[in-house]
Amino acid sequence: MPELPEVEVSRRGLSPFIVGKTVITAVSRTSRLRHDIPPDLDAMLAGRCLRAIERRGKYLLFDFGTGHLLLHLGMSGSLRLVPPGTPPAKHDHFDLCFGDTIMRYRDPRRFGVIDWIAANPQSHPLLAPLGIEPLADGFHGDWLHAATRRRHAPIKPVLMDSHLIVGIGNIYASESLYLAGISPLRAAARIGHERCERLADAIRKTLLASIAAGGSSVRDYVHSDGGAGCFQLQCAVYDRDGEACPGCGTPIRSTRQAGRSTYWCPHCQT
DNA sequence: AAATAATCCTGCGGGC
DNA sequence: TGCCCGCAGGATTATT
Repeated sequence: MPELPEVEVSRRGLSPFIVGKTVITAVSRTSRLRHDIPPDLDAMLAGRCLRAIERRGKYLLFDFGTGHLLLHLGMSGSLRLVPPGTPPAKHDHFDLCFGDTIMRYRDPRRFGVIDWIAANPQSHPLLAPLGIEPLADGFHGDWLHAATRRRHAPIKPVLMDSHLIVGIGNIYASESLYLAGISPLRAAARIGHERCERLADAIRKTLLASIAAGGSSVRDYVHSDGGAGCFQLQCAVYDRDGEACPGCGTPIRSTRQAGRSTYWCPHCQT
C-alpha cells in the first residue's frame, strides 16, 4: 500500500511527536510478519532515546544511537499515535510506548517488516541491495538513461524494481509515466535521452506533489490508507480504466504487467 | 541474465 | 443474506 510519499509523510508526521523522547517499553503482539520479529526488542529499546527517524526507500529507520529499529509497512501497514491505555485492535502488531504517547503499528496482511539493526544499517540484507533514491541529487535523466540501456522489459515494471530505484510503487509508476508522456509498455532501453530526462523529472514531481499533499494534513494521526481523506493526490490514470484522459479525453486503458495492474492513455503516452 | 509467475496474508467488493 | 472469485499501493523466491 504505502509507496515512498506515504512513508515519507509518516516520517515527517511522527518525528515532531516522538523524536527526543525515551521508550518506556516495546510490545509485540505477533511473532511473525514477513520475517520473525526479534523477541528481544523490548530489551533493546526500553530506556533508549529516539534520536531521529530516517527513511531509505520504503523503509523507516528509527535511530536510537545504539542501533536502528527497521520498519516496513508492506502492502497494508500503517502507523499512528494513540494515547497510552488505548486498547489494541485486530492487526495492531506492535507498540513503541513513550511516556505520553504510543506509536502503534497495524498491518492486516502482515507483509511488513520489523527488525533490529545493531550494526551499520547500510549492510543490512534488506537495505544493502536497494537502488538510488529518486529524490536524491544523483537521480536525473543521465543516470536513468545509463541505468536502463540493458533493460529490455517494459519501462513500468523496471521503474518498480527497488534494486534500481527505490520507492516507486504501482500507483506512482503509472502516474509518472503519464506525466512524462511515455507508454508503460515501451521497452526501457528504447527510451531516448531526452525522454529519460522527462521521466526523471516526472517521477520527482509526482513524488514531491504527493508528499506535499499528505504532509499538510498529517498531525497526530499518521496513516497510509487514506482513511481520513487527506491523502493520495488525485490520480490522473490509476484505477481509471475507461474514464476520459484528463488531457485529451481518450478512454484510459488498463492491462497487467508482471502481475500488477497498469493504467495509461494510449493517445498521450507513446 | 533477465523477465515472468508464484508466494506470503487478510479484507473487500462484485457477481450470482 | 451468503458464497466464491478476483483483486489490493510490496518484495522475495522460484522458474522459464
